[in-house]
Amino acid sequence: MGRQPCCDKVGLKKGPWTAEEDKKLINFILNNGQCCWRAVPKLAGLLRCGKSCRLRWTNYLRPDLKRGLLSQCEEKMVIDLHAQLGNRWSKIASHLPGRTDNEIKNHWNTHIKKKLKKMGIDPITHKPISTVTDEPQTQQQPEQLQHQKEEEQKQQQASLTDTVSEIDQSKELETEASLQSSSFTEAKEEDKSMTSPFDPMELMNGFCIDEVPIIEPHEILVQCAPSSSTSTSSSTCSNSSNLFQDLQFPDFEWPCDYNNSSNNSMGLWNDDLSSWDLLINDDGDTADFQSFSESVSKNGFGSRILGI
DNA sequence: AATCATGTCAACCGCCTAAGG
DNA sequence: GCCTTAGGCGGTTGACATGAT
Repeated sequence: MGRQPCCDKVGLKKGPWTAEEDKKLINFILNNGQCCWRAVPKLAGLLRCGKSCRLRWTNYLRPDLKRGLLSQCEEKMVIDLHAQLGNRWSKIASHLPGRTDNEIKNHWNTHIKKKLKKMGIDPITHKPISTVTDEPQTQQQPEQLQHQKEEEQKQQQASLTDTVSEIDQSKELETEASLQSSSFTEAKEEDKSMTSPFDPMELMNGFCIDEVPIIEPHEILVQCAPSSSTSTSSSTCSNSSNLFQDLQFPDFEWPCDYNNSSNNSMGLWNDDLSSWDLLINDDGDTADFQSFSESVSKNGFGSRILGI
């Protein structure tokens, strides 16, 4: 006897979501909030499994998602958190506002893993690959290099600490800060016990110049226009924030940052409020929604945000 | 221009865990 | 304490995009 399926899959649709399905799901959740995913497909008129709906909403339709490539800082955080937490993507994602576990997992598998391997670092153990197999060689590492490496890590720690405080200033982060701190402490401890032939400068350069796309966060995230903006294609943070708040969806917590006018990194949803107009307006024609949905879909936002 | 190889990522699958009865 | 169920998580797959030949 196998486990019962999460839902009756007979007649249920699988595969990529269509614009129409997205629209139904968004409208339903905006009107009813997130509750009982099992019931959502029926109530929303979708031929999907509840799990599928939850996944679609959580990973792609949620308004608080940030899209586009991970910034250097985010990538560093992912690497460090992965060193601490392993493949617990949801935990890692919880420290990166606007990022989903799936997104981070994919980015890890497609980008960071390769990058680390290229640098001679085992993406699983976060230790230099060569030290595992070539212990004697590591003992010959010059003391000077070791010192240099420690300096680099101090800088990295400072950098990351700044990043952390910029990204999330919640109370939970205080705990995280200690985690980060201990993380680097542990990393240092590791380095004391293991020396490696790889060049730390190369490592840092790898992150900053050669490997990571040179995209600053402000280039990825759309700047908020002044409140008096007359732009038709983009809206202010405060506007979108108000919109969401005004809707007062049950069981949905809007990140407090949306209220912070100084925070201009909301990303996707403050970028184009007209998209939301399409969503909340049932009269919006399908063609408009199609274009919106396409922008939500694969490559859409990243490309748009990056101005490609 | 056509074909093949490789990369990316959205979505699914199955297992685990917590909550409720 | 046991059973059932829903939600959540991580691993994996496969379709599509892009680059190379």
